[in-house]
This record gives sequence, structure tokens and C-alpha cells, in this order.
Amino acid sequence: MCAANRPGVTREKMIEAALLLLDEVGLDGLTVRRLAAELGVQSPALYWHIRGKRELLDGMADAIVASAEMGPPRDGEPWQDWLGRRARSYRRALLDHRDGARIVAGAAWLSPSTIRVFNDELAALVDRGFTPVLALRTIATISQYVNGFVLLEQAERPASTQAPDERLAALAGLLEAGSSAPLLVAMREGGGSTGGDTFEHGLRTLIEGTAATLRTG
Amino acid sequence: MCAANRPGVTREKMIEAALLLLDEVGLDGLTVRRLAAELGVQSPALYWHIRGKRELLDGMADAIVASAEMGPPRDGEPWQDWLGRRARSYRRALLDHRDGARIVAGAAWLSPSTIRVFNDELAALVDRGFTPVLALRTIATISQYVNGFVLLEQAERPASTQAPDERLAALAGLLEAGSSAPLLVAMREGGGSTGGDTFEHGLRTLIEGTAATLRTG
DNA sequence: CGTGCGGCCTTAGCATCGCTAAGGATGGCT
DNA sequence: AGCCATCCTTAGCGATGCTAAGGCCGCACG
Repeated sequence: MCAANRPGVTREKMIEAALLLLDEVGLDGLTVRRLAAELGVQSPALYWHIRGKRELLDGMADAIVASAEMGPPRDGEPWQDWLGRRARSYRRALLDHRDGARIVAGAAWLSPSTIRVFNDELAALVDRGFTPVLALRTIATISQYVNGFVLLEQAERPASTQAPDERLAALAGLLEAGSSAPLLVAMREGGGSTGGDTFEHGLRTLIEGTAATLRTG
Repeated sequence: MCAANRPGVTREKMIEAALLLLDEVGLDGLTVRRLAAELGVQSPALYWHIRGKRELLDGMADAIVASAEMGPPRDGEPWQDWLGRRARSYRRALLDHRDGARIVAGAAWLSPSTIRVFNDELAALVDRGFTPVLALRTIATISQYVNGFVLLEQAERPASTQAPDERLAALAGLLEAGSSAPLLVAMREGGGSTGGDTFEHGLRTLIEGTAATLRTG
């Protein structure tokens, strides 16, 4: 056999190392040369295993999505609970790597096995009374929400040069209503537009709305 | 006065030209050198008006958001109608420019006037019975959904090397259930996870969920 | 009427990027 | 033994964002 003899570098090792490197330097700092150095080879060596950087990023995106370990609901699990669980572990998977949301948002390709899992999830919803179209739209909507949410969540981390108090003060400066402006009140009491509580709120809203749609046809 | 003498290039002209150029070449093709050529100057000239490319992209993002002409509801307009209208014109603004969603998703900065508009919108919701926190979370959730939606919508356009039929056939190939797999049925009947109808579904779901939250406290 | 100065732009060039071309080592198969 | 596929190297191309240094040009001031 030709597998596992003296591989040195493989596609899988590349993606694994790239995800590790990503956490150190971020997406903008993730260069082919740096990844090659991390793997102990010269940069053109990587082009033996991948067609281009795009393919590497697609592979990373697929690995991130796969790490969420989504899939059909457990036996007897209400679809509301399952959709919530699914969305939470999806968000967790995105947050687990720096710029994770940007990576999967920019991916042009997901692996066949990921697509098969997705199809199984739709089948489970169909079993519970959803039409195929409604099932697809429901999961798509939730996924798009999670994507958009984490994208914003990870975008504002490097901008935290200032402490939260200073950001609020700066915000108060440009709102004529001063510190009684609703935006300021909301950020003081609710912690801005990111974070776990805000995420849960949006998620609950989506699931309740879906339940309503399902009731009224 | 020193304004409008022989400006040649201004920040506003740069952003305007950059948005025009964006539609031609896309975000990945948008380089400082090309923008400079479009403006009839050499590339380092632009760095007199902006600190770096980041600032240019932020300005473009702000212009796109501003072009949506969002703002508080009209007199007597129910908040449900207004939120829907707002989300639709936001999506339209993103779709109006190639890679529009990527531009605003990557922005680190929105102008003070945009933030003020946002604050006014929150105030309008508070007037209609929302708490400040609920108002912020509601608008944030909808905006994040729209962002995520259009991001996916614009991402799959360049991949349309194949006709829709071929894409469906390719999909059928890797789903063992064949053409009766729920994913395939849904895509045939509902048109995938993008497009106006799918968008409206998610939007309706969010607004109905919000109404339920508002009722039950 | 010079003249100096500041706003705006130019020419050069640096470091780095993704990627290609061409060739060298290495090890198994005939 | 010799060949060939596999995997990696060195060299280098075109392009990117951005900086350094200097030049032109009009306006205000002496």
C-alpha cells in the first residue's frame, strides 16, 4: 500500500495545522508561507496537496462545521430543543477558532459528507410534520442568523482597544440625548448586540416564530 | 474658503468611485492601484485622503448602509410593518453592490450619523412598548439575519458555472436517497436557501417570534 | 511684485503575498 | 539495475498595501 508510508505532509495535517495557526495569527495573518514553516517545509510544497489557498480555506471551513457535530435529533427530542441545541453547538464551533465565522462564510464548498448530514437533518424535520421546503427554510434561516451573529461577535473583539466603559462614554458623546439615549440604556443593561444572552434571545425568537408558522400552516 | 477649489480627489469621490469599481471587479479585485487609476491619479495619492485601505472599506460600508435609508417608522405604522420594510430595504442596499454584504460585515466602524439613526430607531420601538434591551436585541437579530442571508446569497453567485439543473443533478448524485431526498425536494420546490421568497419566510418568522415575545413579556 | 509655505500629487521602492517552473532526492516495482 | 511516481526544493514572477522623499502650484503675506 501507499498510504502512511512517509507522508510528511497530508491534506489533513495541513488543515489541522492551519486551524492551529489561525488561532495564533488570525485569518489575515494566515499565509501559505507561514503554514509551510509550521509544517517544516517550503511553501511551494503545499501546492502538491492543494490546488490553491481557496481549497485550504474550504477545507478549514468544512472541518469547523464538522466539529460542531450536528446531525438529526435524538429519539424523542422535540424539534424545538433540537434546533436550539444545534444552533448553540454551531455557534460554539464557530467561536472555537479565531475568525471562524469569516472562514465558513467565505467558503465556496462543503464536503459531500457535510451535505449528507444536512440532508438527514431535513429528513428528521419532515418526519415531524415540516414540509421539505419549510424544513430547508427553517434550518437555513437559523444557520444564516448564527453566521451573521458570530461574524459580528468576532469582528468586534480586536476593536476592544478601549475598555467597555470608555466605549460607552464615547458613544454617549455623539448621542445628543446623552446617557439616557435608548441605545446606551440597552447596552448598559443588556450588554450590546453580542454575547450569549443576546444570542439566546434571537434563537428563541426564531424558534417561536417557526412554531407559529407550523401551527398556522 | 478652501473647499471646492481644485479638490481633484476627495474622500467622498473616492468612496463613490470605489463603489462603482466594486461592481465591476468585486471585492477581491478592488485594489488601491485600480481605484487610483479610475480617479486619474497614482496610487500613493490616495493615502493623502485616507489612512489605509481599511478606512476606505469602512467608508464604503457606511455608504452602503446609509443608502438603505433606514430610520424610524412613519406615523402610525405598526412596528411589524416597519421592521419588515427596514429589513427589506437593508437587504436591497446590500444586494445593490457586488459583495455588499462582505463589505459591511467586514467593517470595523460606522459613522456617528449612522449610529444616531440607529438610536432613533430604538427610541421608536421603546415608544411602542419595547424595553430598550428588547429593542436593541430585536433590531440586532434582524440585522444579523439579513447580513448572514445576503452574505450567502452573494457568495453563491460566482459559483454558478453550472446551470441550476446540473447543480441539482450533482447533488442527487451524492445523496443515496436519490432524487427523493428532502434536500432535493426542497430545492426543487422552494428554490434553495436564498432568494426573495426564502428571505421573506425568515423575516416573517423573526417578526412573529418577536410579537410572541412582546406578548408574553 | 516677488516669495515662501502648505496642500496635493508624483516617482521609486520595500516587504510580502499567492503561485508557477524546473529540477533534485527518495523509495518501491519490474 | 534501472525506471518512474511521489514529494520536496530553489528561484523567481507579477501583484499587493504602503512608505519615503521630493516636486508642482496657488494663495497669502511682506
